[in-house]
Amino acid sequence: MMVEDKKEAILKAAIEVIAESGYYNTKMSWIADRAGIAVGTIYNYFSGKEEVLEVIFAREFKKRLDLLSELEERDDISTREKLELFLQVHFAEIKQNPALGKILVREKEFPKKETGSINNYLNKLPESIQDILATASGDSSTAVDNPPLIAALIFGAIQGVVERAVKSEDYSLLDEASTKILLFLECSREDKEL
Amino acid sequence: MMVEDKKEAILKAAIEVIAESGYYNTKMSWIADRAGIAVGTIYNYFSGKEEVLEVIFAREFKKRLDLLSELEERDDISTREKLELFLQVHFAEIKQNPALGKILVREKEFPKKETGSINNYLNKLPESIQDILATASGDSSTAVDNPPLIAALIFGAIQGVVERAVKSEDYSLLDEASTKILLFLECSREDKEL
Amino acid sequence: MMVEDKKEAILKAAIEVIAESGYYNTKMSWIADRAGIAVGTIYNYFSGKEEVLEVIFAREFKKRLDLLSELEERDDISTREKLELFLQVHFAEIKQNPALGKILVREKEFPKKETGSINNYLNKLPESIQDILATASGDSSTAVDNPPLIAALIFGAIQGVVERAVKSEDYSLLDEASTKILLFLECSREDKEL
Amino acid sequence: MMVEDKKEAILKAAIEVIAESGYYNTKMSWIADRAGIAVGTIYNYFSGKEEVLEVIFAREFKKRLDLLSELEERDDISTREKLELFLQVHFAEIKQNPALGKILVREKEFPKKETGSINNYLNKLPESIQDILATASGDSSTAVDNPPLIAALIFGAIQGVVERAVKSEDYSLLDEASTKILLFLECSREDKEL
DNA sequence: GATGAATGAGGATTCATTCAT
DNA sequence: AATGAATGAATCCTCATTCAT
Repeated sequence: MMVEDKKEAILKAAIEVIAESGYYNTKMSWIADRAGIAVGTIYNYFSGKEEVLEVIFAREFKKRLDLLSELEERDDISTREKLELFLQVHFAEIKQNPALGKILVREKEFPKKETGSINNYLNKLPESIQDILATASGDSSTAVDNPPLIAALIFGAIQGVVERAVKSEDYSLLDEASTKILLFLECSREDKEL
Repeated sequence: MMVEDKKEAILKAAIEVIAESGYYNTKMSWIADRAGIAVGTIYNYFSGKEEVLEVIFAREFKKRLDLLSELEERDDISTREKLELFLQVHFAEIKQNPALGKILVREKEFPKKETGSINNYLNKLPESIQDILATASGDSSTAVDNPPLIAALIFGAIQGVVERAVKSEDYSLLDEASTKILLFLECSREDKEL
Repeated sequence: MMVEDKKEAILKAAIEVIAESGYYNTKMSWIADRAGIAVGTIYNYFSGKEEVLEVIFAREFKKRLDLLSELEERDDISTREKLELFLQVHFAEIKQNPALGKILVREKEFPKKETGSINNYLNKLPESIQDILATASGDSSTAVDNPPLIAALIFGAIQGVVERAVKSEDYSLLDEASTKILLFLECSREDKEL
Repeated sequence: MMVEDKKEAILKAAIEVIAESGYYNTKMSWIADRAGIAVGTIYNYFSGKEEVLEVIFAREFKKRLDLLSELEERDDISTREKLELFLQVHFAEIKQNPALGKILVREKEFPKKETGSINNYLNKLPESIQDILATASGDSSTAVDNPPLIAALIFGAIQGVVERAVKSEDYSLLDEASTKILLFLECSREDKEL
């Protein structure tokens, strides 16, 4: 569809420019220039600057949340494998679109605290990881004590490598990262504690 | 000294207000109001809004960098113990000043990309952690393969718990986080891999 | 004719929408929506937004000016009767199209002061009323001192009732208004003064 | 007070510029230029363009409404005298500040229908005149049938002369207008109808 | 003729910074 | 040094108008 193409082009331009300069430093005119359109055109597809960022976050977070909840429901694979699959997909997307990775990792300060559609997503992802860890509670072999903590550590570690990979433009880091991140899970098994 | 007191008061107010609303949403007048002074007065102590944030970051990061380099030089304690000490100090400060924690964890988007005295600090901390891990290379018992990756993960994990602790206002998370992060370090030792 | 039909449809839509929101608050797209056509189509019939309003005013004022000058020329009826006939026609039109009444009464602020084809009309109507009063000068029974003043009062009074009728949607006011407005004329006869 | 002086200067400039070009055609920068200040300064005294107009209307209408309600309560003078006093005061103000007169007579189209603080005033004035006419009901000598209608006509007539006086810059019209309007009131008394 | 997406000039508003007091 | 009113550059957004289809 033509309309979706243009919307897509605007989002692509926005992701690039925001990745380079940050949301607050990005001018709407820069996004327009990058997309090769007029400023006004952006407003035919988005209600304003804020919505552009929201759509980016909503879409990317939705993808990941959907994947996580899909994985959570599967009972043919272990918690570890679920997490591994998630990391594979996530890291693959970052490699393919580093600018997007930059934004997802960096933009943590949003207009109007309450609007929250973004802040909301930012909260849900760790929670979703936590859910996966928690589900495993029944499974003594992968059970984890204190899922909220482990989820926070894992979520943080993921953000940490992405930040580093993106900054150094060395995406090979992401390949090895999966294995290491899973260590948080393994080291934290209840039996390990004993 | 009077001068330092006032500067301190401004910084304290800035930390509080920025923690609540984010750097870009914070108005200079809010900082002044919180500090109980006039806007103009801020400019007697800082060159502008950006510098206020810079001073906050510079000071806090310097503290941590100094601690890390001091720890790095000690040869009476293991890498694990070095990291442990660092986490103790860092987490203690966050507990004591959660607003500061919020800022250190959230503000990742800065004016004028290259000016970067802040971006600079944001890079140095993971590097410093990496140095500690790397120094240990000589000590086979604590050597870690791929220090940059592990450093990125640990740095990220630290940010992750702080973010979570600060958001949920449950600072007990930080106590357990130390244990888990150190456990992660041990799991990451080369020999563990074998 | 097709062309005139569409032009008519646009004018009808414009009158409705402008009556509801005022000229400056009315968007061309609203007029198009109301008329069930595309925005661009309006520009096939009018040179722009301003002209739409101009045409509305021109047409309605022309009707009234024509009527007034026709009445002015008649010598079979008194000034009072001329005015009475005018009021009957005018009020009948307002009742039939209140939205139009609203516009004629309210829109007094126009783009480009001097272009004024509208401001022009806005002046001509009181002048025309004044002409009718002035012609009567010869007729001692209805002669009026200071025709410009009486014309202004009468014109104002007309606008006043229409405004009120339209606002309260009580058009019965208009029925009684004629008689009362003519009082301005009667009370002002020179002989009354004596 | 310094603050009130500046606010007053802004209002004065606004009245002049809006009288010349109309509210919607007036740019905030023109008001600032006329007042000899920077655009931003206006926003230290008013929340925005709309409020500037609102304050003008609120103040002028309040003056008149207060006068009317004060007159209404007096029982030492007749309805006719009450109206006479009102007209004297009102016309005197218009003579003294014709630009203001222009605005009060012309601006009838406002942003955001519901805000109504202005539309509110625009309604109240005719109502207040009506109150004066109605109160007289007890006094058979001055009673008027259909006060709402007469009030609308009188209010309209007032606006009409002001419009004319202001347009022609012939303020002597206002002096005679009083006489005529009061004459009209007398002609409108019930007994006259008989 | 009709369409409606694209255009971009224009303007209201914000807010960091200055400077006269 | 402290004040806070004044400043005006900077930017988001609107919407009449255009024009390729």
